Amino acid sequence: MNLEVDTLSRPLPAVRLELIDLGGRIAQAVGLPRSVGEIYGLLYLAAKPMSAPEIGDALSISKGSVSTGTRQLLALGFIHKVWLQAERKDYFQAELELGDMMRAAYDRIFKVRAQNADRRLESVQEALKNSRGDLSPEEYAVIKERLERLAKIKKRTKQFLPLIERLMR
Amino acid sequence: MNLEVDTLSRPLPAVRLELIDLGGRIAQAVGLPRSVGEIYGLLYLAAKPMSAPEIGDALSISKGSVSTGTRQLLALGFIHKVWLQAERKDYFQAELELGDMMRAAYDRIFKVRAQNADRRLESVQEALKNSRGDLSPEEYAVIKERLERLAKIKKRTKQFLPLIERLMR
DNA sequence: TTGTTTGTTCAATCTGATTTGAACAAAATA
DNA sequence: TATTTTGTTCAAATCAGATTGAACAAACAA
Repeated sequence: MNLEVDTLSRPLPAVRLELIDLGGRIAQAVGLPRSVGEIYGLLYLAAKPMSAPEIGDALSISKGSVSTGTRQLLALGFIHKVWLQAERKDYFQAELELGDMMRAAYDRIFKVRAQNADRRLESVQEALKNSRGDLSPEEYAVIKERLERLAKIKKRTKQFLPLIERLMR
Repeated sequence: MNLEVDTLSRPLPAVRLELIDLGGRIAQAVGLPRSVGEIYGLLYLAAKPMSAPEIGDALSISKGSVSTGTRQLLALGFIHKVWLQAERKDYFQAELELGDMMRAAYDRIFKVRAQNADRRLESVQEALKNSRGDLSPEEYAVIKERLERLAKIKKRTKQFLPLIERLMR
């Protein structure tokens, strides 16, 4: 048995608890599991990298949650692994360049979603052709016109996205 | 008993089912209940306004869901009520100006969330002052520096939002 | 008046997502 | 070698939010 002082978990100071909570809420708002945000909130104010067991300990969450949570954060580029001297544990550290991270997250999540919605809209247009037989001429006209509106919005949004991207640099 | 032809629900054509599904998925992606998106998808391609019972019928969802769903959509400005001649039912119609709607939704949801996160961050800063006693000077320095980074990002985001707003006009 | 229809609310239920914890593999130490 | 520690995976438990359906009120019709 060999417990270092660091491993012996002192209770976290109020600031850190606050930021953990804030991280959790933001994660939820964005559709990620609360625990993922909490892990990031914990690491963001950590003076040194933390190991998975330390994280689980500090947040009182299970090994499994830490494992999946860190995996997600790594995939998003919100944290990275650090090899600390001759340790065999993985250590995690928060990526501090929030600007970069947000940009990356935007690319991976938002952009992909926009593309999906895009493709889906095309398949709706397709469905109109196939439904023509079931529709009265009036219905057909209405639907056609409204789908054209949607197509226009899609187009505008497409022109719009690069502008946002440029602003984010 | 007095069933009009319109009330006798024909099955919906494929296009409409597709758009209902798309609406549902987008709603989920944005953090709204799927049924809300489905109702909007249904109304968006409706040739005439639809009553609550008709909506529930078409989507096979309960009175309760229709009631709460339409309330949410009204609040978001995505649909409006129409009084159809001497009917005593409420009729609903989709707002077609998606641009306007998105703008309004942005104001109501996104902006408010940003403000909340804002306030929360301030309370984190506050907590730092109170935690000062519990922290070693090094820890204090690290945390202070990182919270300052956050404050900078917050500031940049604030400057950034009006730009987006202008672009959305 | 009584019976019908519409619409709201809310407690109970259902559903999907998150979290847990046990089983397991890998790597290191004694 | 046996033991300890770390970390992954996945089935089961748990939780949060959405949906239902019953109770009720309101408006109207018979």
